[in-house]
Amino acid sequence: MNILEKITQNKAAFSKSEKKVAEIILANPQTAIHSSIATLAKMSDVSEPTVNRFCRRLDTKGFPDFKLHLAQSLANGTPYVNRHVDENDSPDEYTNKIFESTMASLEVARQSIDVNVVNRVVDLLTQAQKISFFGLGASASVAHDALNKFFRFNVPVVYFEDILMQRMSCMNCSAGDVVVLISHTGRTKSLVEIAQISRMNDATVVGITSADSPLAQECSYVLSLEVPEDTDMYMPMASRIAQLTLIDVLATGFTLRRGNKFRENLKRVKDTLRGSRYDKRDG
Amino acid sequence: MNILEKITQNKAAFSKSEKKVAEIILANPQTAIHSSIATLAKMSDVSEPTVNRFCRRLDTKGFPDFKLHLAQSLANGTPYVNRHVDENDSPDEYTNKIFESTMASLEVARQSIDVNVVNRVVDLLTQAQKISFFGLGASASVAHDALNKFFRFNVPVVYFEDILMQRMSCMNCSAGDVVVLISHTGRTKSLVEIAQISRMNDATVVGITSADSPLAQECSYVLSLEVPEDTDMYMPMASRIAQLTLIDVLATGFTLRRGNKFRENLKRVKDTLRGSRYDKRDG
DNA sequence: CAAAAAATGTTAAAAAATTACATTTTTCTT
DNA sequence: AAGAAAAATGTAATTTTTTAACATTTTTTG
Repeated sequence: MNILEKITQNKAAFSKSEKKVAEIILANPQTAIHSSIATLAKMSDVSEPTVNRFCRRLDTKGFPDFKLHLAQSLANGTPYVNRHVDENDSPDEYTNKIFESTMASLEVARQSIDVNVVNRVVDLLTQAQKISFFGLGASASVAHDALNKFFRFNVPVVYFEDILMQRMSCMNCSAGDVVVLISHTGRTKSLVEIAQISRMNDATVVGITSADSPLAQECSYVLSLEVPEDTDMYMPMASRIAQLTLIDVLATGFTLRRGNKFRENLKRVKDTLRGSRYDKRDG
Repeated sequence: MNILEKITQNKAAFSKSEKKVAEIILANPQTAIHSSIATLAKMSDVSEPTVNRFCRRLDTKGFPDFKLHLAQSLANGTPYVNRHVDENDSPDEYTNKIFESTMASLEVARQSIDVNVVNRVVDLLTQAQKISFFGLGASASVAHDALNKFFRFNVPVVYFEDILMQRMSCMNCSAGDVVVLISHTGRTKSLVEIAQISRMNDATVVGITSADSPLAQECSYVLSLEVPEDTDMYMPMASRIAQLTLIDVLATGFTLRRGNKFRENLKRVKDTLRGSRYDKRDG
């Protein structure tokens, strides 16, 4: 895909002159996209058609097309070496890598989402008598965040971090209640039990978890998020961000479904916070 | 930055013919980058120089340069119509918009980060006697998440959601303690007070907040995150994700600084969780 | 070592973009 | 509302850039 990687890979297959062109482009791709074929040929010390042939060898239509591809490879976020964090990375390097891989994960997650389920779940949430958000470990903070969001909607919403509290809360569920369970792996025993308890009490259980996991099998609806395996850091990173973004999607769907009047109400909630804040002109 | 956004923004300033060109490009940017100026002129039903003038109005050197910019805007996941969620959006539309704008915000945030400060803060954290994470509202869940991460590192780490608990905790601070305060606006009164109290007790205060805010002024170090203003949904969305990613960066820096032996320890922590999970083969 | 094949360069033609200028449309003034 | 000024748009010509066709050189192979 990425043409810069492609150049590096195919380097062996290039002819002598083509290699010269490749060198120059790899050395300074930013200059390359702003040069004409004549300039680039002179820099590489080859003829213009050679540059052109070089472009075609990389499956582009010609030099202008090649520049387009190159520009895309160079575009802002495109991590051209989106590799894992390395032992010896400088702060600059690991910062960029983490941001880049987070963005990449979001892209993957986005594509894995089943919009129909999103729609169905939004439906459920808008009609719910009570909404509960539960997660453990890293997913606890996601549930916590969901509480924050839905709390503003003025709907009965519940969140507990404690396993026992979660259990007790679920035992009191009834039809019309929605329980949202968040877990990256979907293998946390106590959460699976929560799902079972909730369903026994006629609640609808929505899982934000990976497909085909034990938890997923106990849910009424599963919002599965395909997130590339978290790095070797032994900490959930990207998965959590994807879950949060999905919560954002649900919250947004919720407000859209509720309509305009509802959003005015939301604005009022926000205005209420004003008293606890320093005015903007103070800053 | 993004030329597609620029087109949308400047739309009002365009002349009649230029608007025609803008329409065509926005409608199908992918086609535009593969068209010649003649083709595009014909599609827009204007003359070629008009297209050229259109390009120059957007601060590009000319048509080819414009195409380069356009190609970059279209590259990777870059949300090309990073528009706000609209009243009548379908689930598919708002889902994509939210993911795209989240990714875009991360990109902006990434570029706004001062790596030197990151490095300095990682330094501080690795040497801290005790680390506290505090936030309120939406930022509370970010602090919660930070707790989760740093807890695994086996360092004394503290997190409270309650304002009074936060205050009390800070009063017991001493030199060598690091207090990390998280707030998007940096205008929450009680958090600013926490910063003051902490500093009076010789703790080092790190703010994850917007630059030049009241909170920022009370901090020893400020990790400022430039995040495009959150949408009209009256909920913090993108800012929170950026904060979380920054926490990931800090946590990663932390483990890198601590070295290899330390990461083995981390693996052990992870393995401990195994007992509470269903085995993979069960799935 | 010679013949074939591949690679590279030279020159010329084609395509594309840009400039200069003419014409039309719009805006403002009286 | 008429006419002048300014802005916008288009036409035609020029320049730049890219590509094609062919010639030459280099490399490979029997």
